[in-house]
Amino acid sequence: MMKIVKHSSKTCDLALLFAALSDRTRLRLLNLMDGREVCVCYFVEILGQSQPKISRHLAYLRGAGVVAARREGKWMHYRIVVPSHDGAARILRDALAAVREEKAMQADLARLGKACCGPRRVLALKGAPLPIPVHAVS
Amino acid sequence: MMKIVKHSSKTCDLALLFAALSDRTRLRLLNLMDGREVCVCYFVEILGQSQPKISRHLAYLRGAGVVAARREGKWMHYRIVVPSHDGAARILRDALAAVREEKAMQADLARLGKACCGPRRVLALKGAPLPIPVHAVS
DNA sequence: TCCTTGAATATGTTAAAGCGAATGTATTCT
DNA sequence: AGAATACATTCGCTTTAACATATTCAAGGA
Repeated sequence: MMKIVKHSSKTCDLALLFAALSDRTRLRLLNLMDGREVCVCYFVEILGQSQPKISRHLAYLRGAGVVAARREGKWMHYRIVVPSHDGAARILRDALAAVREEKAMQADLARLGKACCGPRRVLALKGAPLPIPVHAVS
Repeated sequence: MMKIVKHSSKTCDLALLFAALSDRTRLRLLNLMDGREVCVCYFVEILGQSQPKISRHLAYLRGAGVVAARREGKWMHYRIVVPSHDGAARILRDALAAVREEKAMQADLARLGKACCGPRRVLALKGAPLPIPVHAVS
């Protein structure tokens, strides 16, 4: 896995897409990115896992063409990229919808809300750029 | 992977489902089983791969709860089991639909048609039970 | 320029996937 | 019962994934 692959609407490595979705941590990341662009530091804070680990999984998702990154100063924002391949797009959407049903995933989102906009914003993230709804980005 | 997992409608290991779909050979097997129950010997013949390899991948799919097996004398028939979990079911259906678009997958199906019903049926499969549409099984 | 911060990548280790080859197990046929 | 058939499982091996830890890179601020 982790092969870099060209993504056109014609060819699409479905197995690679499924491999990208076959890890719990990556599903949690995607869930957090569903509908918004999120800074890496939030992932680290919310999943409570090491920064390199988060970064590697993001690289994996990038390699599979499901996310893209944008730099803003020191910070990196990640967002979901809907594949141009029709079937792949549908699969990704359904994956997000299915994942959204899980309690643990909803808890992740709740923590994201608290971390950036809560009564006392998480100290470790002071100064970090807020998550941005994707429609406001593109 | 390959853990055996209980499948109720409540709990569903999505990562495990995606892992089951993350291998090209398994996608080809599922494609051949789409809408019909198929005997193992056809898989071996059509994919042109070793019997143990086919068998192991089928075991993997069984472990993920995506297929079920039925014995008929010496022969084993495999069929797709639609997961009780709603989201999982949708993902599997979309996976099958996406896979169906691929040329190589259509070629597999064409070979299945020839192998069992062609002008001269494949010799190696003489006597093997024909694939059966699933509606005729259940 | 040096130092800090946020993130990516490299390294070493452990676990698991995937494969071919060999073996085991039902079932059927004679 | 013994041989043959159709699959399943095991073993040894190579490859890859996933993780922790350490290091490097890139941007900003002193």
